[in-house]
Amino acid sequence: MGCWTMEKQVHGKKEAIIGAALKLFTERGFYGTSTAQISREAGVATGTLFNYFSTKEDLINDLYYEVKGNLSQSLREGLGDESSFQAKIKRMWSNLIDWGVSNPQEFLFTEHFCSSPYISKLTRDEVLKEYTFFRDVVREGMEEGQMKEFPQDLIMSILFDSGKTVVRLILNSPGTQDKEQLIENSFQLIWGGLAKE
Amino acid sequence: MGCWTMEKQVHGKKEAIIGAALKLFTERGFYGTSTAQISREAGVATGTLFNYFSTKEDLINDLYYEVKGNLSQSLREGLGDESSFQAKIKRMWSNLIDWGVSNPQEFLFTEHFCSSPYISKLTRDEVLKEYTFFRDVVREGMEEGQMKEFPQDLIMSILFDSGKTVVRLILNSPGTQDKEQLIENSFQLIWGGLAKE
DNA sequence: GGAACAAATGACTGATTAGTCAATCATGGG
DNA sequence: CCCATGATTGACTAATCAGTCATTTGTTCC
Repeated sequence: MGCWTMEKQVHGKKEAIIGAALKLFTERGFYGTSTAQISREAGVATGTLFNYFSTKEDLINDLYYEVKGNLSQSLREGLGDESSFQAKIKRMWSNLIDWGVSNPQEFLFTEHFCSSPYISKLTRDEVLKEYTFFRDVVREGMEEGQMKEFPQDLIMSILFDSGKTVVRLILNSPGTQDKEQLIENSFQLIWGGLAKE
Repeated sequence: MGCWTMEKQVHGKKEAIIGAALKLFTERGFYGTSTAQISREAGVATGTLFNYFSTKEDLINDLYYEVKGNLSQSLREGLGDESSFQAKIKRMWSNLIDWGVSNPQEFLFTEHFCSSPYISKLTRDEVLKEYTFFRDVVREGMEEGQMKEFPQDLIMSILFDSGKTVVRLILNSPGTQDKEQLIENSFQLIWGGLAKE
């Protein structure tokens, strides 16, 4: 009984609903997924969904906030251990790709919904605050003169988007590729264009 | 009268419907846009839409085919004039970015719908055939030993996706940026990582 | 056992959906 | 002038939607 209560705390209805929404939104889109489908997938009644989220939009905003938070956390993993600028960038590079490959559903969700009109500007701004550390690392490298002189926005966008490109490659490949080798190759490619000398 | 007839041929109902669908799909998504809204935006009756497209999915497949065809055409522009491998790649690079910046609606459509479940595998395969020239150019460069030895898929994906990154940067910037300079910078960045030596 | 409270339920509603089709319209030939 | 043909129309339908709420179920105290 106590065991059941704990189980419920770990895999509660709210988490089940968020998980079902994540799966169905990525598979069928926001408007393409009905709240009834989400409830069914989560194994709860339709009314239960609206006990936890007052509207369907609330649900996707919560989901967005949670997924982006996870990504932000993963990106920072082990970042403090690295001293050189290149090592920091490479660590974030690997972290991004590892996260995407280990969490394909979350990755595809960010791909499809980051620039979607369903997510409120408020939530978006809230999430952006979590990523200032990335901007800081890049600015640090620029000030130290570690990179050729490109606009900061260009550097950040290329770094992030190229990482996502590699995740997509791995997810779409039939698994025959050597993941570590691809991460190494792709980092060399981008770093080679970025680094001074 | 004859004039009217010609006008109708140039801006016929079908084109109006496709244009309206392009606008609304990018703004509100596939399921988020009703056929009634598309008809209203196109200035036709709801029934007229179904004279030209038997289902809503037919409409988005047609749209996808048309937009991707335009992009493919634009990518090839002036490609025959270039002799060196670097010049060919740079030409396609500029072509991609120019196309995206001049056709933001079409660009955003490809961003949101290229990997969406609404578009049939048949249409997708049909479109892929239009892009073999890109694969051929890259393979040629690889065989000539113009690039460091990376997997072909990685090279192609990075080239294409980084181009899209630059388009996004330009579209999101408040217009203050120097477009030509950004194209030059970004090409240097990618080419610098790609080229041998 | 049972009172008190919260969590969960699912039948229900008014609004909206993709798609239909009988009626209307415009055009061009005889 | 009128009829034939094909394009266009919009009221209509069955299905589905997000969200509600009166009721039932589960838990915790005494």
